[in-house]
Order: sequence, then structure tokens, then C-alpha cells
Amino acid sequence: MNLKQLSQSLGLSQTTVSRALNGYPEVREETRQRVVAAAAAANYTPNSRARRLATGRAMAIGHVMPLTGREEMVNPIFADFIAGAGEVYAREGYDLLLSMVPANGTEAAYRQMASNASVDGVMVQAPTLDDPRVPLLQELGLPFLVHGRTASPEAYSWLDVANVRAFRRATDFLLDLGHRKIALLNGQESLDFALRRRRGMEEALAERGLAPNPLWMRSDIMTEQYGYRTAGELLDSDTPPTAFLVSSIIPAIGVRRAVSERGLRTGRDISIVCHDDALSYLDNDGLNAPEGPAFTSTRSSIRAAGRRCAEILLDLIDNPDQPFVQELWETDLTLGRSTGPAPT
Amino acid sequence: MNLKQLSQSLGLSQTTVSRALNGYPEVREETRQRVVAAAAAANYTPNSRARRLATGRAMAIGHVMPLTGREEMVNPIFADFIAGAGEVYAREGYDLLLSMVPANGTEAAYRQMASNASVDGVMVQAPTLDDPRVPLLQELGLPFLVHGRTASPEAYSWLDVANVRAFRRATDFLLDLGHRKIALLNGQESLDFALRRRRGMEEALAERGLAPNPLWMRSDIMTEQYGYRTAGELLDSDTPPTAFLVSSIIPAIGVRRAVSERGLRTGRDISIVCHDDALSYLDNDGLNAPEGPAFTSTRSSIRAAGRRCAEILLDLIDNPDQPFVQELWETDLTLGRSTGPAPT
DNA sequence: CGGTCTCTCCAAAGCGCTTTGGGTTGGCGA
DNA sequence: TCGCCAACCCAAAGCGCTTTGGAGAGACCG
Repeated sequence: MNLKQLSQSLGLSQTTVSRALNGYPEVREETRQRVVAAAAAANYTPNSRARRLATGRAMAIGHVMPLTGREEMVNPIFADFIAGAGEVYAREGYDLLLSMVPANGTEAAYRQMASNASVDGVMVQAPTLDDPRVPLLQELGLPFLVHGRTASPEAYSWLDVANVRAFRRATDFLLDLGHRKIALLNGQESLDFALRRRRGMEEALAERGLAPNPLWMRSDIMTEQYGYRTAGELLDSDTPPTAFLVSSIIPAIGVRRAVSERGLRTGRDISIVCHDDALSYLDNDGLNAPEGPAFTSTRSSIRAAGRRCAEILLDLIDNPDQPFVQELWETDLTLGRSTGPAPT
Repeated sequence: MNLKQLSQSLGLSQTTVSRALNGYPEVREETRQRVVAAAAAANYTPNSRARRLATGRAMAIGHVMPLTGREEMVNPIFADFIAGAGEVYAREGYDLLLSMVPANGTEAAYRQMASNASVDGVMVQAPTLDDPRVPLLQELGLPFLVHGRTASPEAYSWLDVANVRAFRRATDFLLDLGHRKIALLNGQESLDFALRRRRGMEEALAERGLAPNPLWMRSDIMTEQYGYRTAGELLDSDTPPTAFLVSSIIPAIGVRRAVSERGLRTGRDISIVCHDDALSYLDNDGLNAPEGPAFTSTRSSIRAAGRRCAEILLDLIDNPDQPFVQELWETDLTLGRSTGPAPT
């Protein structure tokens, strides 16, 4: 069933039927009712391909997800982000076009999305300090929103978490507990957010006249293994730290495992503070329980970020001439059972 | 730059240019070269919207991902599956349309994909025993491939892991080690694969005249917390099991945590066998190391499954009249450090 | 009562591609 | 020389929608 058939069966023109279905005012309410009823009865939906061509809108948003590392890992954080964004897209009638490509292929992916006009806009995640995707998309004229920021975040729209403040706060918290030997298990420091978190820690240390110990400053893709191995190595070293600041709950789980395997107790012998993206399938155990969650963490829901990012992007597409939207989200420092006073 | 402009600039008709670019034989090789060069120079790509309308093909595959549980969790396994499938789609020029909807909204999502013809086929994941999506898609006439099976898997194409055999084998392995008190931490038993795994375990027990202890047979969404809490509860009970058979590496990590927190050692006091989907960011630590991986597991790469599923689906779309494709993958039983003889 | 609006509705022109159904040209055999 | 066949190329007709530019019919006004 297509528009032509439907309009013929109604004895109306395609124009009128189309307008009736799309809610234009030029059609009598009574006629609209009739059209809508007939469409429903015939189980008619406009062919999206034809509609897209006619309107010139793709009604789709592109997400390009880099596969990182040798293993071409898919960052599990992205799944929740997409779940949030997808909720908004669905509500607004947009499709989500997902492209998973090796990290070095992201530019080509965006370029293709632009040149064959298969999307109305794209989401950029996990930008590096000097991310080439930003100038690329500006050049292509494709609306985009960055989740995160680059070194010069003035001339585009973004939503980011206040990473410096978050980790500064977390470090202060550990310092206040008396910790002086604090390790940082950061994400890949080619990524902007990781650099900001490091900066937050360094600032907090510097403020008390402390310098970071290079041996304790680590950076890698945030897997459980990374946390486990690195923590194990540091704990077994001559100068073990008493606290770990970890960039994600996933490696934090690994740290906890390493601690536990050594007969130490998290929260007493070793303190852990991590960033918690509030991943749906890795909730910070006991978040709402009276005894508090497992991890003390800087918390910010990645899913909520996905939702908001989608809203902003769609808005950017609808109103291309508006000023840049730049949103900075604060994190909560959630007290959990993974921290305690520095052992004396 | 569109086809019309390009053809004018070349002094050729749209027909010829289109044919040249699409590799039809009616155009002289020399002309084709010229066209291709001009297209490249002008950075021309056919408008996908127009092409889709003209060809009647969406050049897109739909994946509908249910958000499960109260928290609307996104199953982290899906991310790797999609990464595998996406690889194939990209290679074949298909887009991946991702729709994440609450578990009860999947049917509507498929229905919409069919009615507005926005995809050429869909992937069905994690089917239940009597999954309504199968008859729905048959009725809609939308090509589909099921990853997994339903109770009557005759009349459609699917790819599945030999779950019964896998868990039978795993159970046998534990029985051979002398374990008699084996707990099953299964996935949601509304899902077909979980039922098959349970059956595998029960068959292995029955073969040795043993009956499963209902107290030890658990089933839920496979989170780390689920593993941790359930194992903790069982270990603290009057009749603690000596071995855990776990449906995914994620809850297995939780089990390990519970074991470790009680001062027990995994692989000596408590044995764990799990199914390992070879998730990229949760690799079974030390898989290639001489000491063996952390977990003894039935192993089957979900990403490879995604790749193969995509291949089959695209093939199904290209050749609609072929017989059903039904592929059953065997798993490997990978020996790791999480199992040992039953303590006496 | 003619002119001007406002309501409704319609025919037809795109959107940018693919594909059908020829047309033209030159070479070759008879 | 004529006819025929490849080899190349083209004009035009869709694909199924949206949207432009009216047109007809009443209603209202002076």
C-alpha cells in the first residue's frame, strides 16, 4: 500500500492525504480523521526511503564507534551512551546509524556519512586533545556534537563532565584521609578526558606541595585486566601506594581483585576511588543501600549524557543558526566502602 | 555535486555515468576510467537516499536490542556481537540501524522497520523458547536471522552455539574432578539458550544418577552483582556447593569475588566453570599464557558469531529462495586456573 | 451584487538516482 | 553495396513521497 493507492481509495489527491497525515492545517479536520482512519486500517506507513528523498532529510544520526587497541575492543561505555541517545532518537523519529570501525578509520566513516548524505548529523565521542574529527566535520558542514572536549573547545557544541574538578575533588578526598601515596590508573592519555583527570589530580597534589610519583601514574585502555595487573604490580613493588584513583569502575574492579588476592582489604588497607559512569550492568553495588556503595566514586551517568547529547544534537539540526551549545556537567562524589583513612 | 552535474561536466548522459560507476558492462573501459576519475576528483558519491529509492533496497540491516530488567540494562554481550556484524555490513556497503527499546517494545520496533521499509533484513538476538518475533517476521516477510534458537527451529534460519553439549561437557568435567555439589548460575531462563544450558547440566548429572539441587539452580540477568550475591549467599548457606557453573564470564567475576572475600581460593577450594563469549574488553586473563587463563570455560566468540550471522543474513537477502541456513557451533572447553579437584 | 478572503483541495513538479527500451556508429561478412 | 551485429551511449520513465502554485467554492463585506 502506497500513498497513491491510499489516496485513490479515499477519492482524494496524494497532496491532501500526505498533508492530512503530516498534520498540515490546509485540510479539514473531518477529512483528516477519515484519512488517518483509512491509513490505520490499511496499515499504511509512508515509505521512509521516498520520504527521505523528498524531504532531503535522512532522519538518521550517525554514531561512529572506534574499536580500540590491538583487540579492537569496543568500549563498553559506549553501549550505555547509545542506549540513552537511542531513547531520544526513537522518540523523535530518528534512526540511529551505527558504524564500528578501527580507530584509524573513523574519519573515513564520517566523511562517507557526509558525502552520501545518509545522516543529518553525527555524534563524536571520546575526543583526543587535538581531534581531527572536529575540523573535518566543520569542513564537511555536517552538524555534530562532541561528547567531551578538545584542547580548543570554543567553536563547536559539546557536552562534557567537569573532569578536572572531579578528580581534583577525589584526590582532595584521599589526601584528607591522610593518603600520600596515591596511584592514578588513568584511561588512555591520548584522550582529552584522561588528561583532564590527570590534571585534576596533579593540581590537588600541587596545592599541598606534593608531586605525583611517575611510577604510580599509569594510563591505558580501561579494562578489568589493566586494573588488576597494574595494581598487582604496584602493590608488589618496593613502594606500594595506599590509594588508587581509577578512571573507570571497570579497572577498579580489577584493582579490587588484586588487593583482595594479596590478603588486603579494600577500604581499610587500600583505598580506591574511581569514576563511575553508572553503567547499567555494572552498577556500583549497594548504591542505595544503607551501608553505601562498594566504591567511593565520582559519578556521572553516561546514559543520561547520551540522552542529553542526542537532544542537543537534534536541536542543532533543527536550528542550525543557534549559538554553540556547551554544557559542563558536575559529578557527585559518592562515598562508598572502598575508602578509609591511610594506614599508619 | 550530483549525478546530473557530473554527467554534464563529462559530456555524458546520466545513464552512462551511473553505469560506469556501478560497473555495468555497457560502457567502454576508457570511458569508465574517465568517469571514475572525474567522480573521484569531484569527490562525488551517489546520494544514498536517491539510490535507495530507485533501487528499492534500504542497504541497511536492523538490530533491535532489548533493554532488560528494571534498570533497562543493555546486555554488554550485544556490543561485541554488533562489532562483528558491523564489520561485515561495512564491508558489504550496508548500514547498521540500531534500535534499543525496552524488552516489551521489540515487536513494535520490528513491525515499524518492516512497514516503512527502512531495512532489508533484521537480526534477532536472544530468542525466548517461544519467541513471538519469529512468527511476526515470517508474517511480515522481512528476511531475518536468529542468533540462537526457539523451541521449534525448523522453519527459519539461525546460528546457535551447542549449548546443551557445552554445559554437559562442563558438568562432566566438574564431575570428573569429583565435584558433586555443583551450583548453576544461569541466565534468565525465559531465554532459550539458558534452558539449553540447564538441560546440558541436568543431563550430565542424570547420567551419573545425580539430581540437581533446586537450591543451587539460579537464574537471572547476568551481571557481576548477580554472581557475587548469589555465590555469597550459597557459600554462606548450610550446604555450600564446591563448584559453580556460570553462564557468563561477567557473573563469574562476581563469583570469584565472593569466593575471594571469604578467604577461599578459586581453583582450590571452589571451582568455577563459565561460558566465555570472548568479549573483547573482558578477556579471560592469560588465555595465551603458559599458566592458562583465569577461568576454565566453554568458549565461543560472540564477535565471530556476529560476523557470521551478518554474512548469512546478507546472503539470505541476496538469495531469498535458498533453503534455511542453520548453523550449530561447537564450543571449546578451555582449561584454566579456576578449577581443581573437589576438596575432600 | 461584485470583489475579496478563507477554506479545502488538487495537478504537477521535483528529490537524485537506476533502469528500460531504444538509437547511432562502425566493422564485417556476403 | 547492403544488412546485421556489437559496442556504446542516451532520453525518459519510474521509485513514492513532499511541496509549490493554483483553483473552486462559499462566506463576508461594503
